[in-house]
Amino acid sequence: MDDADQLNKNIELSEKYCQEKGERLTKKRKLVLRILLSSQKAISAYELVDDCKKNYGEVISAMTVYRALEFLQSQGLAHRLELANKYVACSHIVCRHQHKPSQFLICNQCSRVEEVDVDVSMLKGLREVTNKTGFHLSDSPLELSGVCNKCI
Amino acid sequence: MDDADQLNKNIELSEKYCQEKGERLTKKRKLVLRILLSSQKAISAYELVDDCKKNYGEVISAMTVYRALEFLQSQGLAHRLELANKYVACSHIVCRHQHKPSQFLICNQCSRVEEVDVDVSMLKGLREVTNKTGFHLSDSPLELSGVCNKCI
DNA sequence: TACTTTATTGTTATGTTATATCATAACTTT
DNA sequence: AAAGTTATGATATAACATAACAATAAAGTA
Repeated sequence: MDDADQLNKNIELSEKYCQEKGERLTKKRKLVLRILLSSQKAISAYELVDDCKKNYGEVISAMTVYRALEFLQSQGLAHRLELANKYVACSHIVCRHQHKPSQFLICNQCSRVEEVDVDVSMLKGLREVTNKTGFHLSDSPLELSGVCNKCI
Repeated sequence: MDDADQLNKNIELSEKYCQEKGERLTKKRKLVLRILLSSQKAISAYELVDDCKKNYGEVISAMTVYRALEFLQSQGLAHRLELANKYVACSHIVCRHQHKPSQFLICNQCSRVEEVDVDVSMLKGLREVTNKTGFHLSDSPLELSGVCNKCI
């Protein structure tokens, strides 16, 4: 299965997924999702605006992009990366999110993002350490900043 | 030793520390550091501007605050928290940074920050997992988002 | 001390990311 | 079709951050 097939499959599934929940994956929202899915790296809201215009001839205001991103996040189709102030498509659309809460490795040079499964016991350990200090790790994705192979 | 003593000791040490390195902890820089040290939570650059004005009658432009923050970070006296876009004083001034690279727990409700030492073996484990994926965790502080006891 | 150099701060402008608000359009339900 | 709900457009503004150049203060040197 090549990249285009993969992309289309993800879009189809997302549509179906929203339909089942009675949510509307509108044209604009779908476009934002498509661009996120096509991107090999995390991109900013304003990059999405530019990309819509440049590659799809669609003028979407920043406001609308932010709203679309909010929607996609609420449906588990995209994530916001706080460390980078950028956004990525969820890499688990095809498996219907049958997975643990996500962790992200973010390259602070090129913004490439890898969504990984950190070992459960390790996560548990982290939670224990933090609980001792009176903190409770959120279920929101763990973000780890680093440098990827290509940039090193 | 009460809070005020603690604060003054930190300031004194910071002055001495800079002097030894031939760096200048100027009045403005010192004020920014003082406010960071006095704060129980991470604060933004623009909050620092307001605080200077309000509590010290000093008008410092945002630009100058950012420059002071940059300086303080370069001297290891403060840290930038990317997860929150806020800043904190280093909690290891008194021990002259005789410590491992820092990790931060950041309450995403109230911005309270705890600077902790995560278990070395755990950090090592994290590094191994990320290396497998072709990432290299930076030495820059690990930031973990969560909720603190008071906000839960 | 006066001069030169360098570091710091002032000032203004601009870039970047994100949210608020109110109007209008599109879709649903009855 | 009318009413209700959701989505989008349009505009403004908040919040966070850097660029560029001028003015000033401090440090080093003749």
